[in-house]
Amino acid sequence: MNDKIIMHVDVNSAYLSWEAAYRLQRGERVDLRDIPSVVGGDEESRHGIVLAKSIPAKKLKIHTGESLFSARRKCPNLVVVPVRYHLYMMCHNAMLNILRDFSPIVQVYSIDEAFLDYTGVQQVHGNPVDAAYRLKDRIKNELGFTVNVGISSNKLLAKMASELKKPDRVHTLFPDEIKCKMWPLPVGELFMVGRATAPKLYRMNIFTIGDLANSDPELLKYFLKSWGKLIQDYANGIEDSPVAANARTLIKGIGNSTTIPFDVDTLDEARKVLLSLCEMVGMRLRQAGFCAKLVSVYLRSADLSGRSHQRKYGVATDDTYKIFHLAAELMEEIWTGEALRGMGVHVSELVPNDFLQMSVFDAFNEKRRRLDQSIDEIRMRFGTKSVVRSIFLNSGLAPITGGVTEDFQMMSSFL
DNA sequence: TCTGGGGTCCTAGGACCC
DNA sequence: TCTGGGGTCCTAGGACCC
Repeated sequence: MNDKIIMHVDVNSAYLSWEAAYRLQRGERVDLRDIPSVVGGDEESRHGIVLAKSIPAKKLKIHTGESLFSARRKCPNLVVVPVRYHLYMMCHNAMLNILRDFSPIVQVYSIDEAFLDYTGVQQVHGNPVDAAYRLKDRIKNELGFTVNVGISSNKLLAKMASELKKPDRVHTLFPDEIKCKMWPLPVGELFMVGRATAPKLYRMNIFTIGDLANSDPELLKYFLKSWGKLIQDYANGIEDSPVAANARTLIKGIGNSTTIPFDVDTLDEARKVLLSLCEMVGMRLRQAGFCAKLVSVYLRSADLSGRSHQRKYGVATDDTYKIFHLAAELMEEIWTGEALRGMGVHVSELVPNDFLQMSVFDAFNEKRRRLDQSIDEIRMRFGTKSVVRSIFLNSGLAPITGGVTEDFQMMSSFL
């Protein structure tokens, strides 16, 4: 029997904890984690939602993703702090360094979660539960924030374990503990049972993870197709994907989207927003070393409805201008002229750009390609605002748009 | 309640070919 | 010819995660 030992490490209220730890370190007296507080986007530019919340805020029924307006109504003296991605990346990296002291096989799952394969290192680091406590305490003492560690024999159970009681805890959820620790939980807490699936399960009289584990597979198949099998396996703790170390997992696509600070209703403005998104997408695409064959555009209306449109290129490209050209075409094909609240550009069907066959006759494109590369280099060195297109001056729009613009260097090194 | 932004994977239906 | 079926590709949308 070669049972694995997998750990899942999850930072408690990540963005908020990191901000709190940073502030304490800077001499501030109040710990944001002890009061109702949230990390929120900028309301002025219509990004005003809750990105992370303290436990006291959670107790006031403030949810991640809800508007700051609504959150303040639940708690008038709510403390709202802005996002600081650069800080998050530093905390993320510092935490990874500690995790790697405990196992060479670490899979980054997100900015605040990672899996660790502990199977082969028990002789070195000892009993997994003891090791998990040491790991957790090292992070707390050295970095100033707390994590939950889940331990089991596969990734799914380890992840479910880390979600049990928070914060600052170590939990095991081995197969023989599923019945008592996982089955009583509401079915919506199971990984992969979200806001659409949960109500369907309720209608089938399935309310807990245990109900799902023991329900009729045929019935699940009938209502949920292959999804039913997947979540029933999960409810029974069945999952066996490997911890993919040096998780340089192949990226499938690159996209950026934005909510525009004001409703856009002219073609000219819409094209500018699109261009600023294409700048970001193109830059990331080139930096990742890919060309894309498929371009997709997403429009979000003022009424929050959205639609998308995509088209495949004959040849793959990483040329900002070409991507923009097609994106604009796609946008114009589906836009009926209604006020737009947001837009997005996504490219996929990526091919490594070192195999790119440049057309010898395409001298102009080659020139533009070199220009893209030069601008990329300057932006990487001096910041994304060091080179901007003049049409954005006084437009009220960002010349380059994407959620991580300010910290582009940091975030891209993470991906 | 006037709801971001980054991803991945799956599915249904239509087009088109044989 | 007015009727089949299988396979593949494409597109839009929906589900989930953080």
